Amino acid sequence: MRIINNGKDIVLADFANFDLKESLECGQCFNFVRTDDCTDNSFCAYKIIAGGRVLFASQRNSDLTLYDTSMEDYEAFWSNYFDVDTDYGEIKKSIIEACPELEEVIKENPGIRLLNQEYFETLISFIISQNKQIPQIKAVVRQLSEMAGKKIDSDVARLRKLKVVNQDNIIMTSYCFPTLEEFSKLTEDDIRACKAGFRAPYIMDAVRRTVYGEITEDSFMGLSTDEARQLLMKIKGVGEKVANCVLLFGLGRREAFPVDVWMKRIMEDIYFHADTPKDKIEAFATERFGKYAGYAQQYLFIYGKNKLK
DNA sequence: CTCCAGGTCGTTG
DNA sequence: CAACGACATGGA
Repeated sequence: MRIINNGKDIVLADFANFDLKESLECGQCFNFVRTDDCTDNSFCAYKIIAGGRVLFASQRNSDLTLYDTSMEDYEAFWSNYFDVDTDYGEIKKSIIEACPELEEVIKENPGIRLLNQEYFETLISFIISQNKQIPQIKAVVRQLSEMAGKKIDSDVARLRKLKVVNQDNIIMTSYCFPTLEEFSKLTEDDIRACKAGFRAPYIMDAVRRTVYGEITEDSFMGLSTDEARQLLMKIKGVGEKVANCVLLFGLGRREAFPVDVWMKRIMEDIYFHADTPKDKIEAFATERFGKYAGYAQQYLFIYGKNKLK
């Protein structure tokens, strides 16, 4: 990969093992919008909101373009967000060795990366995710952001000319996911008003414990993944699955292996051929895939979606 | 109108 | 400790 910086935009040219669309739309993050008109198959463009920033990005072939950003911002945030320094060639090889059934999906979907998201946003987002479908999760995240998050206006005139933005209105104004401080000012009714439903008290509990300092990102330093999971699960509304998602997506614990209803079905189809408890499946996967279990989970998910249902 | 969605909690056997 | 219904909301 080479980085080209023309003063306005940054291009990651020949960025291997990366597909913007697959990486955003595989269910690991919720704060983004597709902005192009979806007519060109070899092109896609998105607005991504993360890290108190708004980024317009597009991909053509293996070139990823980040618009209206700087090398400082890239190095301070986006490089890590897109997991740029991780060698996916090695990871995929190891996973195929552990599970040959995945060779085909991995070759067909070579560009899925695990994004490095912020802890607090990941925690709240995956509390919301329970018993909801992705479009609805995104809707709640957006409403919370509009209610309490920082407002950012983008100048999209140039991006329209470049066809990076090809959809009407609202795209120029964005709202960041609320910070802890912004969340702490919301009441349970505010959160309910964002359609969080029965998850509202769970979110309140997560915010309360974080504000109080009982469970913060720093609390996990020096803890094993098992210990970190136990700590996360003290939060109301955080069970095994949500905790594993927070570990994997928000705390960089790539050995975490979230088991949802889908993963249960997929693993039963490949390995167990019988009804198997989720904790057994999780233990089996972490044993088999080790430090790459979280990556394996992404490929397994696609494998299952294609094969089952 | 009924059923279910990338779960978790609280209550029963 | 395994099983089971409740829980908000919106879309199929």
